[in-house]
Amino acid sequence: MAIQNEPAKLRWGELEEDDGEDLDFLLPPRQIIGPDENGIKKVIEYQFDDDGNKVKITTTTRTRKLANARLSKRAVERRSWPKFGDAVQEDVGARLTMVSTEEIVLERPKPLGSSKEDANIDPLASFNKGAVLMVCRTCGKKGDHWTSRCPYKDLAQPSEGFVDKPPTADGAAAPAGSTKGTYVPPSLREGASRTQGSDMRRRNDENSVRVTNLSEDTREPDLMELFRPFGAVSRVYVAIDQKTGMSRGFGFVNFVSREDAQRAINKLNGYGYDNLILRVEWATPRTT
DNA sequence: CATGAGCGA
Repeated sequence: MAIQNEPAKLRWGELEEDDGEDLDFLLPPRQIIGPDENGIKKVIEYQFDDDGNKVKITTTTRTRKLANARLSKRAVERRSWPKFGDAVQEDVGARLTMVSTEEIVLERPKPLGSSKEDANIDPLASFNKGAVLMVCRTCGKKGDHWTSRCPYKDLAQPSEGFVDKPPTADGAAAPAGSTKGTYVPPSLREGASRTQGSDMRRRNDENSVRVTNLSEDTREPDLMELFRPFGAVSRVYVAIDQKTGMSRGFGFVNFVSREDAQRAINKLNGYGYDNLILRVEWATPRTT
């Protein structure tokens, strides 16, 4: 075929140079100077412009090395670290930062739709005490306690049972006398005997298990993993030395059910964990 | 060996 016999030296893009020959060979060769000690690199090349005049083009660039020199040594070092997480998929150097796509599930202190509790609270009760704004973050109750004093804070999940009497009664009772504006603990309120005892739940410190002889790198998630199979765990805690930030080698695990705690003690006391023999026993209640 | 942080109107 005729096409095949044609010299392949011309590509279609070059055909538009209708003024004839490619004269580039008349130009001086391209020169590359540097990069010098400052990282400056110069490229000098020559071209013909539209009018056929010879033009010198100088391109000056600063290399990556110099850009890095303006960063700290540590930052430069980090660039050579292997990528991890989402960045593994990325081209090296394509981005400096990644936005994590990890999903974080937030727990609700109480289930959706249980807002009738709030409806039970008499707004006047807090008003009479002088615009009380206490809202417990654990159980969501207003006016009784702060989160840190919540009687339910060690419970795995808030149950329907913890709705005690609406505070309307004490709201009305408190102002009768000089106690106006003072806090009345639930146990001393009118009609409190009704909710004392079986109905009233206190913090579950009786189900608190002390774990000693933990290795230094045992953390709370490890304890959770270890104890969770025995039943619902309401809290894990590993004592941390405030000065060194290191584990003090003991911790606590609170179970919702005492039976589960007892089974965990039976099984895990003397259990080899991380090259150490765990000691697991009932914790004596914390001194306040 | 050994018994927990935090705490505000």
